[in-house]
Amino acid sequence: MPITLQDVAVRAGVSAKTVSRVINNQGEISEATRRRVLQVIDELGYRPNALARSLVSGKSSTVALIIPQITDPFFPEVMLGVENVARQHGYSVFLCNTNDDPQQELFHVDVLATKRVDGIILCGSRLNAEQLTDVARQHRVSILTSRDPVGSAVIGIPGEAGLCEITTHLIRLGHQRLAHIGFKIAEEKDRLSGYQRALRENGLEVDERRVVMVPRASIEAGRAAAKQVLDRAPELTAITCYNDLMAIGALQACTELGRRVPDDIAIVGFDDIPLASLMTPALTTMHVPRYQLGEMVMELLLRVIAADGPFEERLWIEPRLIIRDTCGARSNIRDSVA
Amino acid sequence: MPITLQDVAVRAGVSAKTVSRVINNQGEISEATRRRVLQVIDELGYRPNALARSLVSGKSSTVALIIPQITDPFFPEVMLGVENVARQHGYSVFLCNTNDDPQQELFHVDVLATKRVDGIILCGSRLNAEQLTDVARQHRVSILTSRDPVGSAVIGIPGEAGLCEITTHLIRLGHQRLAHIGFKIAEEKDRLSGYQRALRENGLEVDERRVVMVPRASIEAGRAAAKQVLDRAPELTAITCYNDLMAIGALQACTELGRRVPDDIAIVGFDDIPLASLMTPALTTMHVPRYQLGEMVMELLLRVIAADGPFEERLWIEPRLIIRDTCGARSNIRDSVA
DNA sequence: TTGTACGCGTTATCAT
DNA sequence: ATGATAACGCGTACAA
Repeated sequence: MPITLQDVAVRAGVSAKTVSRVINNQGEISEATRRRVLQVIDELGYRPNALARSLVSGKSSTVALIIPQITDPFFPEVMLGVENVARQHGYSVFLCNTNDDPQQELFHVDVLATKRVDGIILCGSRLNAEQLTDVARQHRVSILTSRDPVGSAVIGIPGEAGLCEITTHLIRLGHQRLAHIGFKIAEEKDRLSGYQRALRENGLEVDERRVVMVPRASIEAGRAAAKQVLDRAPELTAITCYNDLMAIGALQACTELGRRVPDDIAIVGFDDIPLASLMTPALTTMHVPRYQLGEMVMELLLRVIAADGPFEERLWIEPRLIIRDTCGARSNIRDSVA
Repeated sequence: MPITLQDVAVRAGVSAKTVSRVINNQGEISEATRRRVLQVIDELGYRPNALARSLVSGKSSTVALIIPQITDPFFPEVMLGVENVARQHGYSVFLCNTNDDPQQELFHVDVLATKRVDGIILCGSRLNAEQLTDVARQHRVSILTSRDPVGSAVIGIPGEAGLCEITTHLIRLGHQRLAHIGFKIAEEKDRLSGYQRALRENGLEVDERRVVMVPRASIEAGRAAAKQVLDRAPELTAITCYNDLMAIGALQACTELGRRVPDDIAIVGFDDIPLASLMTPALTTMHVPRYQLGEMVMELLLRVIAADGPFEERLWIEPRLIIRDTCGARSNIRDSVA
């Protein structure tokens, strides 16, 4: 149905190849024919068929972004970073939501392979190590993760160190009985480990009663989990969380249970999603540069694509602790100043 | 580099067409060869090339979703709805962010046409009527908008009626001096009109000093705008806003100016984004079923694609007023009950 | 400077 | 039940 190169060629009275040359600015072409061709292209509203082009070139100028939950406020900025860099380099991006389901993730990878994407970005993959390694081996992949680097092109969010820093900060503020609301996904235990390390390094006992692992990274899950820990360990004075959503849930739980934050109990999140600073009280959390992260994974993917063979590169971003109101540090400072 | 149909054919000792038949379950094939072919396909890890397929079939099983700002909390759920329906029907979806820029929007449309997407979903397009009509004419398009229906397949958010309802509600609560913080995009004035109509219908004067139109639908813009109106019209007791983000900005502005919400001033938003209910005080707003909206536009697009010719269909969703804390209605109720 | 022949991987048509 | 051939729209190699 659409206009083809041939149509243009015929109408312009030249060969298809000539039109092709004009479009791609290759080879010497007389100014006269060039103009005529361009004119016809415009007249007919001709658009080159990228599918045919890709079939020949072996490149589709298309990448994919696979994400567990589009609705998680962590991702929009990442997506924006990816999209911007992609567009600047002439790539379109497929958006794939896995709904936290490894099967759906694998399904998407399969479809994408079929569509011959030039590369795939995996954000917060829910695949296990073996599956992930497999995917990374069979496709050009750039990975954004907070787990131990699996695969050969990955950007890491240091969850272990982050949670250790958070927990240590709370301990320094005087907390001795701290909980952790963690996220139970394939093999990941980084943040939990960071929390535990901080406890150990500060001579505090690691009490399993004070840890709850939830299967979803949501406000609701955080809320339920917080109620659960507070029920079985009422002595708690602080709760560290896998991420901000869970922390916000914990915040709600505390309010509902009549525990004042931060006076009775401190809460700290992770990610610094836009919501964090808008909460009352504002959430203390680790800031993760999400937009930049998006740019980075996409740029990394570009390198993977360019390498066109074995490739290895691992980068870590540096989150930083943002002290707001839920950890009580601010009021302490005010107190000491007063 | 990848395995082709030919490779499979050779290895299985059959013709390419036979392999093709097996893959597509078409025609009668002996059980023996079918198995052998499937076996080889598995052995070689063959993946059909969707590009080649599309070239022949003229269908790419790909659609695009064009959005002004991915980071606007309004869109993630819409995207999810689109993505789910798309996947269920075998479509992949390109995500395109326009950064509120009509030029970028047109650029995207162009690229997508080149990639032969089967259809395009336009959400909150920033194009003017003429451009939009043009795009809708040249491509298979499904539109989600709160403007007057332009184009032939559109799902509308009744902004005029919505804001009239909001404003009327505030007037009934006793407010006489109401402001509107609007969104200045191509020709859209629906919500502003609704606000104005409510004033007129209730015998209140329409004062231009009480209206500010901002170019960005963001918290920051709302905050600045609120300060501006409150400065030039200090007598205000209520502010209606184009959407929740602006309302949240207005909320911040009021806090900073020492105006208590809702005691001194009422604020109402539009959309009911997740943030709305999490704010303190919780935001009164019009609820818009975003996930469902996403499903609807995608389903509409499927119909447009299936029609494969002239197509006309216009649907309206029904937002509903969610009364929370920023409009003062709740405390009034409490008062009357006490 | 421009054109011809062929191939990219797949499906459709028409045979066999 | 299976195969040969053409065609989808474009780019590359080689000619002219």
